Amino acid sequence: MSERPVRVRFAPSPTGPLHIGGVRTALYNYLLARKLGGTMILRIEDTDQNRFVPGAEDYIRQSLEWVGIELDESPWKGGPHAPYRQSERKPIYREYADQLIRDGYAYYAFDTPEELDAMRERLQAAKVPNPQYNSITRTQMRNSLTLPENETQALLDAGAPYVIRLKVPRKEEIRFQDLIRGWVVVHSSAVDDKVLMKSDGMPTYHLANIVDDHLMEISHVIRGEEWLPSAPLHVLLYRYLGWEKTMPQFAHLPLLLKPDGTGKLSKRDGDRLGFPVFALEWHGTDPETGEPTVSRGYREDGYLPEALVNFLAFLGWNPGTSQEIFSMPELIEAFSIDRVSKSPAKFDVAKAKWYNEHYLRAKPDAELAPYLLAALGEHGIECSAEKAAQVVGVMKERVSFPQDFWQEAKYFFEAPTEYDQAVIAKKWNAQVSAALGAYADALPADSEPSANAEVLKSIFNQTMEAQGLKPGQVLQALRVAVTGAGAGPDLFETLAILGTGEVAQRLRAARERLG
RNA sequence: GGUCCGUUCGUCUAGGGGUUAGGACAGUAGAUUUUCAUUCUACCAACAGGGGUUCGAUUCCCCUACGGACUACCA
Repeated sequence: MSERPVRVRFAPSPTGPLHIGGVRTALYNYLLARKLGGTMILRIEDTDQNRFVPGAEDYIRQSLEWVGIELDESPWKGGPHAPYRQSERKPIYREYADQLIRDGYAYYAFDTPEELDAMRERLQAAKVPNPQYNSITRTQMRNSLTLPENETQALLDAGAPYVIRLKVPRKEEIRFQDLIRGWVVVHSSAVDDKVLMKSDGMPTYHLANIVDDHLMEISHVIRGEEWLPSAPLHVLLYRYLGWEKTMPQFAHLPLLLKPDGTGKLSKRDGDRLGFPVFALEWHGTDPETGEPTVSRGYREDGYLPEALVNFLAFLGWNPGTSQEIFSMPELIEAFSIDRVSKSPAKFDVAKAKWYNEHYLRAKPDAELAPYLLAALGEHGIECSAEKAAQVVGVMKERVSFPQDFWQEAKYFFEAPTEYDQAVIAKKWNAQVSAALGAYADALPADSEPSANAEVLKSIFNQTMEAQGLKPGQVLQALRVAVTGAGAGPDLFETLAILGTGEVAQRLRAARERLG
């Protein structure tokens, strides 16, 4: 049944920043497309003009770019089925809505919002199990099914506001096969007469989505589980439009849940729980106060895109092996829709952090250096790319995020202004101080190219022996005197990067301050 | 409320009629490391409950409970 080319689409609406769950949906679409040699399409679903948010579309584009999801057809790149923005396809939908009316599958409805509210209240009061505009209630409403034909025509001619609704059958079983869930069966009585065309002349999601997926020859619809309840409606639409044979295959992805408690992961959870729910930082406005707001992004928080992708891929999918680390090409190779799980996944950032640490350590020093260089630049400190790479090289095993480099390694660029008191109290005394003075004197000049960690260590050992001390008695004091901190990467590596001149100077300064 | 979907360690999950129910993250302990971190090793820890079917159910079926989604002229 699916001998035709694989074409998948990610279809966000530009109503705000792209949620991390949306990124995962896009990722799964992309993985399937690449795995099967198909086409990845992005379509902007902007049929609701009231919810348009400036900048959102660009944000979506940048988010996908950042995580490495490439689009074969999109509003920005174009393609054989352009335009890829629904607002630019407006006339197309009208045509199909008219077709549905002609064929008796849809009808005009003239009910005002007040009348609809009244209807719902009436139904509620009558304890109707599911109040909705359907095969029963439509007989009591103002629509082209209840109104005489000439009256309908008169209303239309007079320009009365109306919507077009789908005429859902009273008793019919609607079934379809979901790639992830198997057969899903819903009775038509549970589906209401959904609005297809709004009174502003724009289609609703339901109509636009089906028309576009058909016209764009989409083979697989991979989307979040929140769409599962409306899938039967979509099946009906394909049928009534005469497109059932080429209906795409559906795959409804399990939801991403809040890490604590329950419920779908939402935009607010990020601030509440202290982790980003967006790929990129978003600058918006509070809808209530109009105040500018900033929402954190994974990128700005220091996550590497490959770590985010790997983490996201594993939320709802696994390869069935014990391999945890996957690059994008490896994910593409291993991905298959039937290994996507049915049950929702709680979003746990701890795992994302672990992935980040992994990818950070795996990255070459030269690629990590720019992060440090940028922080140094902000603080007005000059540093060569070589030295930055060295520092990053010894630090990357002990940090989780690139921004930690500056935070944890300041002392490579600034002499300490205070010393870890716990270590001082325990390890610092007159004899140790004198020994460190001797070490400072024994250090070769800065220009000495042979002053590597190895050499510095042997000089240290010799000096201590001459002082009648064991290295272990002095090492911690040496570290604190030079870096101010009680912990850090290999001491002599640290000293080597610092340079002997700087080390000697810091040692003398420490002796002056600590006695 | 109604419809639909789901339920294996704290979390992500593997497995699938007979297993010591496996891995990863987190946690704990130990080894290495002059320190901290890394790394390595070990430990902790799960089949929601009740009925069936079966020689045997975590696995298949039903019910219950719990969780979630949806229930707009939003997507």
